[in-house]
Amino acid sequence: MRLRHEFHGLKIATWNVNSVKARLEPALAWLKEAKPDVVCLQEIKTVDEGFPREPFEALGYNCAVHGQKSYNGVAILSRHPMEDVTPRLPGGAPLPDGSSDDHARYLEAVIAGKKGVVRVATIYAPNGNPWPGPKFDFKLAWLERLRLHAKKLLKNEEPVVLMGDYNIIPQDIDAARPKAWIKDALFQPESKAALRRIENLGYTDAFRSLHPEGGHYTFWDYFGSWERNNGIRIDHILLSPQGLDRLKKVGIDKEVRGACEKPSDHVPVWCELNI
DNA sequence: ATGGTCGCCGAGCGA
Repeated sequence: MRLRHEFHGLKIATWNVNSVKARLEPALAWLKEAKPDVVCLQEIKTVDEGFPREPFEALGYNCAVHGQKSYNGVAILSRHPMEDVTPRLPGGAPLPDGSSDDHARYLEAVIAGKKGVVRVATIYAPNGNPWPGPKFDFKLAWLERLRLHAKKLLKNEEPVVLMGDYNIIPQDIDAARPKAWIKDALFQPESKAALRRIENLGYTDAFRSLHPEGGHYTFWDYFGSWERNNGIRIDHILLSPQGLDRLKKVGIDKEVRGACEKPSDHVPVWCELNI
């Protein structure tokens, strides 16, 4: 007798945790429940040495970390080995404090599943507020650097997943109260256009592709928005054509917001790929 | 009506 095992695909998630240390317990609880194979984290808010590797390794995850003191910082957790681990986007400028590095907002790795490989990037795009101003200009410049890199990645004709906190509300249907965001950097026409320019290269918003109806959010601020469901969808999964071919499912783990005393202002978004 | 709350770290900044 031969047993058949259903293939479930590779579950890849993104989550802006708003400090990995402050969110350690809820993050571990979510990992045990959701069982993702790969997790892209943003806003870890610590240097590499401060990343709590041991508790994640105890759950079977390898950790690739690109940290920064106090702000930003990204990481990838993976049950499979990671290769070609690359921090930073090309074209970065030194930080104002004189350090030679760029903001820690991008980290990429290649991961092999049972049916093939996937290139995964964790992305923490600049917020860009207040608008207008130098921070908004920095946001647009950073997104253009991301676009140029995303374009290069398409040449490999491999499944690519560019996931994270883009700090962009793509359309009116992605905000409970779109009018409230008119003067915000996340909802400026230039911000939406920057996201569309990346999509126009050949990337697809995985969540939108399976949920065209809108009304699904990934972020609620700490000023009472959760209680009123005054959310926005700003955490996105962009798939290359070869990635989209393998898309099986996509979801938002909204319940994570109410599952602990001190939640992140973002919730996890995930997809399942035939890889 | 332009507040409110987090997390960094131990004052304001960033979101």
